[in-house]
Amino acid sequence: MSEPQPGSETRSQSIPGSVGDVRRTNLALALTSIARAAPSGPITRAQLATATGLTKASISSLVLDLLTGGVVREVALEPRAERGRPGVGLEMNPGRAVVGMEINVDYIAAELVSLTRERLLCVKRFRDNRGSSAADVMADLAELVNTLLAEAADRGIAVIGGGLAVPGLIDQATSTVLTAPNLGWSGETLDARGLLPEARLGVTLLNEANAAALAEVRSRTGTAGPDFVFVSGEVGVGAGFVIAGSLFVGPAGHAGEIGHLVLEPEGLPCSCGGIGCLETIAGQDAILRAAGLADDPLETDMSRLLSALSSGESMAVAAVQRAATFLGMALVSTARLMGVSTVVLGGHFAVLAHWLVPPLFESMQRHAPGLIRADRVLLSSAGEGGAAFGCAGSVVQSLLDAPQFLIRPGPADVAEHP
Amino acid sequence: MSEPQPGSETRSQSIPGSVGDVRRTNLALALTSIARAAPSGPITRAQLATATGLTKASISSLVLDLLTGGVVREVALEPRAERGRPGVGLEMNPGRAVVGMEINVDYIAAELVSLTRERLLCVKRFRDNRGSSAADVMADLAELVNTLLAEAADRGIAVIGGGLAVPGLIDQATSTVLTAPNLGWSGETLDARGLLPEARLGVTLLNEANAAALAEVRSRTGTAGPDFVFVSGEVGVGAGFVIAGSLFVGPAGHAGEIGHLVLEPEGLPCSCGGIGCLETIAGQDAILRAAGLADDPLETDMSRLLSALSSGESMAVAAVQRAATFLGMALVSTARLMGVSTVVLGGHFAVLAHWLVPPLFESMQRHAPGLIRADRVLLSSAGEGGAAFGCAGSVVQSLLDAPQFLIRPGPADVAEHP
DNA sequence: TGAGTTAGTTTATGACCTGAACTATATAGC
DNA sequence: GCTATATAGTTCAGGTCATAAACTAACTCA
Repeated sequence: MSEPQPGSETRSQSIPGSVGDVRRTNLALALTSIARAAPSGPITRAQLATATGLTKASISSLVLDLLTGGVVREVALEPRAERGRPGVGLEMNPGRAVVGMEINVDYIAAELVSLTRERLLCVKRFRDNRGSSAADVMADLAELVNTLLAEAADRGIAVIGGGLAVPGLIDQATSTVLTAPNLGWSGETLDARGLLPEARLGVTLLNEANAAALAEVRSRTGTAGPDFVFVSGEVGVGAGFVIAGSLFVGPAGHAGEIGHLVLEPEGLPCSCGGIGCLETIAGQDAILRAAGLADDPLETDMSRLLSALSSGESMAVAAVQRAATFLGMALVSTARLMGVSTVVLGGHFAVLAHWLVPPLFESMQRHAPGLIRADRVLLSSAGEGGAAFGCAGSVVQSLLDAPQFLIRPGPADVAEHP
Repeated sequence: MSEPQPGSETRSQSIPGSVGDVRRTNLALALTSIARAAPSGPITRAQLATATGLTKASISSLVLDLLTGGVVREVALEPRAERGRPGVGLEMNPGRAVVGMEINVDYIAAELVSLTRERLLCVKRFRDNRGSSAADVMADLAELVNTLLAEAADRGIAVIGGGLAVPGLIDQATSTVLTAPNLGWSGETLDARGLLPEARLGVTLLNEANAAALAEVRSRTGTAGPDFVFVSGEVGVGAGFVIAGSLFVGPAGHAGEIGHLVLEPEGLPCSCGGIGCLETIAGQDAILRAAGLADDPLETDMSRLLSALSSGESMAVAAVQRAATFLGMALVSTARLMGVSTVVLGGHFAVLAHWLVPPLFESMQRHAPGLIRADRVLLSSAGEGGAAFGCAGSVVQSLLDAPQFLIRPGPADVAEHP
């Protein structure tokens, strides 16, 4: 029925290669090269040929497919005052876009993102989702997304796919949130596809920390590099591993549970049932409680903590220092296990950076001298909407990796919009 | 000069696909299917066609290549009392083999392993390598390997590749041991290739824990499954991550340093410069010291510890219990990060299993209830020679993945043995 | 001995990339 | 304005490879 979803590659190891695979590979190669050229403007077929190593003949044929599929378009190039026939520019079709969405503990958000990963439109609605039913939240999200879709339609932009980030354990295959302790969800199957019924590539469900990590790959120009650990400090503490520019999600897609690294054998009980997890020390609630600010309403907690820190309240400072010390231990442990040497701080860790980073770095130096250089501790650049943006980027990536889903009629793909 | 080495795939992301790639893919598919059939005997072309999904015509052509390359051979099949023309059996050529080698702290070892991963011949020599120069150890290893090669030649077996495991951080590209603290090596470039000058696939350098982890993938029939963490308890403590049946080695190949997970903020200083690492609690030396057996000569330490445990000496029992408790914390942390739920204990952890596993499991339950089931804590089956065997298996795997290196003349491949 | 059955090969076809020849379109110099 | 030159893109012959169908080979059963 639906085409194979991006990100759910379940090759059963016995798929023979056929000549058509070569086409798919090269289609992806050509499209990726066009996308990569985006910052410096459109690229010609001839440039594409040298960039990819394919012949001009092949490139012409591949580009024809991409053009008819509507993934790229031709644009006139301004004269360059060079000799010879001028080339025709090729760029990602600005009439196509993807939607990145996020459900978090205290807000829902959606973004319209172009195929060159530009944020075209962002909408966000504060909403205390703790304890709300998945259906209620999804209904509100659908409403939010519809405003985005209406605006996209006005601009003549077709939405071809989407991604939805949720702070919990995800099963992509069934579009199910296995557990999201901070939302109070477990085993909720979301109708993510229904949010974007017209999107040919469907809607992919992602873990919030993973999505936020992906947002870092492209948003900062090369600072983080292709290999890093992203720690997302929200109510829970999660990590996203980026290895060679792609997410590492482990066998079942659940890798990255850094919040439950055991750091204090005799510590506090954790929501996971364990004892002394990082989350009991460096989670948002844990810090607020240690700072003596636990009873405040949700939205104002972080700002109150910030002002307490600014005015030098000792409990607040101590709470953040303690969190930083243990976060440092967790990060060097993680870096050693994964073999990376760059960490990116997101969520409240980025917000608290001024007070957090010095003791964090000191702790890392103490427990693993030289492992992570001072200039390899980075702050998230995408900000709070990072997860939604990362989702969108992941959909774009899956398009670049497999453009054939938008080009070929595909098997059993008739009657798409009945 | 030499052909691209297996395991050093550095695709610069811009290699266009050509029709020839299809051939390579299918060659690998066919060979893998022949290898997979090995336990149940030779496989015919017709069976191969249905197993792979390729047509009989393609299989015939692929098999011809594999036959002329000497990777597989035809064997007569005993009559099956079925109707129709009998097929011709195909099996991995028993006239080809690989060599797995290991340099460890107190021994060197080498094994001759068939293409079906059978151990044909094992040699081992005890040797205190602490502080020995790399050149000295390599010279002794070469001598050991030569006895193996002589025997292989006698049996008419050609060695086509090898792997060498070293307990340290490896740079495969340059065949260099970056650091091996327990050997006292750093920055030693080994002439691994020189150990097997006639082997067309060369010699791959591997980390000891990674190699031992690989040994577990195939040696036990499916017990460990395709996803697990292997913890190797040697003088150092290392881990190998197997994800979907393959090693996860991280961006630079250094992933798995579980021995330096930080578990005790105020613990003992570690050889890595840090404080409170797992190795300072559960490393061989740490346990022996805590058991009050630190001054004994190297070879007898573990046996003395075992007898101390058997006679119930409280210091010994306490030392192992303490190591188990912290190992449990490290393992649940690792399992959470990597998203796996199976652990395999190797090295001295397997040797001490009787005393170690109960407190280990208790600790895991305490810190992550339900994460790792009791029947998902397994003991290494390959034993002490595991790393050498795992190396050999990895070479076999790289042959299965890329048989073209043994088949095609290859570019610039003239004058191989001048 | 011949019908039925399974194994493996041959042959025609189509998809695809390549390389070379070719067409198209610009600039530079006269 | 005309011609040489340079670059962009297309067309076409040729080679590799998998596929499907026809064909040959070898064995069993009756």
